[in-house]
Amino acid sequence: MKRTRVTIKDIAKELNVSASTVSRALQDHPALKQQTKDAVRELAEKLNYRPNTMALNFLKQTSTTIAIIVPDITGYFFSAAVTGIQDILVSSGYNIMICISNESYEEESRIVEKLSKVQIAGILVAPSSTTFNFDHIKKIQRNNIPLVIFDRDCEGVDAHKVLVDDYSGAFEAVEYLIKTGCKKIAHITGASDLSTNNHRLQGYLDALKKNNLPILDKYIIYAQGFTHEHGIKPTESLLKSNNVPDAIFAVNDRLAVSAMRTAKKLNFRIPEDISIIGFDDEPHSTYFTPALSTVWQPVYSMGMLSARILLGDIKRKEDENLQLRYEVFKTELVIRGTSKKL
Amino acid sequence: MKRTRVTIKDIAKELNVSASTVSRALQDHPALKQQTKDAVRELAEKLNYRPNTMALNFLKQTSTTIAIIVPDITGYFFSAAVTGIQDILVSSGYNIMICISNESYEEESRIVEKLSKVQIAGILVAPSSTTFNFDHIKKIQRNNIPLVIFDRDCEGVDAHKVLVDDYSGAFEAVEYLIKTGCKKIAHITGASDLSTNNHRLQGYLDALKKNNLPILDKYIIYAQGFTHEHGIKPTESLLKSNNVPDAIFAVNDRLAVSAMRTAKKLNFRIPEDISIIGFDDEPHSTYFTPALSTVWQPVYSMGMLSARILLGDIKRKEDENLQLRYEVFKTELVIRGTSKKL
DNA sequence: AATCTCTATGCAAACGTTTGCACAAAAAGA
DNA sequence: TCTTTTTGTGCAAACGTTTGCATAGAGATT
Repeated sequence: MKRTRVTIKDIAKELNVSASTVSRALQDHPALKQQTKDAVRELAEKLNYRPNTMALNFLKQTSTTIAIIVPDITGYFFSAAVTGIQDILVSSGYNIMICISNESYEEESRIVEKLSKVQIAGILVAPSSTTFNFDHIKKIQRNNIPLVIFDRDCEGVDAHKVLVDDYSGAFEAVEYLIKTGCKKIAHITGASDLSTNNHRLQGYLDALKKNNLPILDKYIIYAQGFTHEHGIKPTESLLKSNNVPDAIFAVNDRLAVSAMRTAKKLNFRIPEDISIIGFDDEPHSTYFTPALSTVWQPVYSMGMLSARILLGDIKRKEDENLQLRYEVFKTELVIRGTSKKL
Repeated sequence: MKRTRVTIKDIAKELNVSASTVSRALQDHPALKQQTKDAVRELAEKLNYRPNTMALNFLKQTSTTIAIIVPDITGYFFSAAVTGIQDILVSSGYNIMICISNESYEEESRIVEKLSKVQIAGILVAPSSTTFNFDHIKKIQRNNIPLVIFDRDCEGVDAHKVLVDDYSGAFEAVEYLIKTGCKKIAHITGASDLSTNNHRLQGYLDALKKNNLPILDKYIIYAQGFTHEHGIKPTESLLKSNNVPDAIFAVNDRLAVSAMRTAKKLNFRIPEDISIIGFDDEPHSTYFTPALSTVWQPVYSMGMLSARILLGDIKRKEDENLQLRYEVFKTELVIRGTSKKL
């Protein structure tokens, strides 16, 4: 059970050459005799030689590990984004290290603290919903570690950013509801510090304004979280009020799904009595009855682009100066059964 | 923009001591004068000294990276398992490296091949559904890399295994259907090479046998994949046949959900005309109408235990001999609206 | 004063690989 | 035959840290 890996020296000794020669042979160095190369390669193959990555990383003082900090991966959104990131980075020879902040600012800070002690080639971060102080993010930059912020913006931080046009996604959704005759449109949103929530809320507000519909505070409900169970109370409070809305635009699919079930339980017909539109287009959203209308986001592409931008930054030369990228993806409105047809 | 990290030598030079002294001071070596320690620590703090992980890994010839190979993370199941693994490993100071096989044997082999070139402290693997040759897994063992197989079994491979009792989970579900009066129970399953599918199928078959119900080949349908869209055709073929079943037990929730929608479209009442039970208990399964009856698995715990077992193996001494762990988690039947009440 | 015992620190090797420079041997040119 | 060029290979340093061993200097014991 001994862990004796074959090293370059072993090969060198066996072949009566120096370690340098072996190293060069394996790299196909032009100054070497073909014969020597062949001999070395053959023996390396035979002994199942594998270069010691740790020695290499050490020598080159470079790490091939890239960290991804996400709030959660059990939901569709971030797991798809991570998959996109993964596909790009892995094919470029990098390893990804996943760090889950669990939507907690403290955990996120701890992660960043830990990462700063380890050598990391770059970091991709989607900040937690409870993060509104970005000092730790800025610290990453001060340590000169390439950084890309994706999906959720850190306002005031100058970094590469890959975002989604939440504003226009929400605007389109709400305007669609208006066009189909809805006049009393409620919005279930989430933590107000989160850029995505905020932009969707703005889109909602502006769509109402543009169409001369009144903005009612009681139609804007803050959910306490992002998962299904957080959608129940807000919906109940809306549907049991004395001014029942005729549409609900939810900040994500989970809340929309939850709203849908709650509405059904209260004997509302969907979409006749109440229209519902979500955000994200999670794969199972189509399978509800009626199928959920929602706003699709190119998550996977967002992950891929974020990874590509990070790679670009990592590979840029010391002297090249940093050109910050700011990319915003367009969403697409997907009309299914929970909203009326035009 | 230079990347000059402070090293132990820098501190040594500034303090006119040797590097060894600095190293020892930082480790609180007893032979050192308190005064020296304080001076070193203070300067280290001031210069923001961070030990070079790559140098340490190299010196100690140990890696703190653990690889997880999973078929996919966009679904609830594996992302929750990964979260469990992550929570344990991160708190023990390890980094996790996620590798996604995309349910492809080739990709999985490629991943293993790549990992064997990198130094890795251990590997957790849930094999892909198209993997039925386990040579690459055995190769991991031959390289003496600690290995834990989880969720999906690799039969014939002697390794730590953390599995779920799919057989009894399925058995219970089917027996429940029988008890509620179902007599014509169909099963939508998946790739037959996958241990989980196979055990669920066995549970299904044995439950029928035990209750003296006939086993009909046409009631056992193989879906081409695990996602929603793969459930449509199997369900249609069942419900449009001349011997329509009164219950469907699906190998996972996604297929069950899809079966449910298809049944609804064909105007079957659930559960009056047809009962449906899934497997996994994904979070959104409750939110369908009717809410999906299903078999819950302790995914998160499974992830955690797998990680703990792997850690135990990694930390075991060279001379201690390997005690293989074989752990099987119990499932729980969750009865909701898609099956009749007892 | 000579020897012994601590105490605190330094020296140097080791981990595996790459690479600039040196240099021997062979080949080419004079 | 002597010099110059080319070809192929080796030497040694470097990357940052730890650690066994050596040792200088101080204090204690004779």
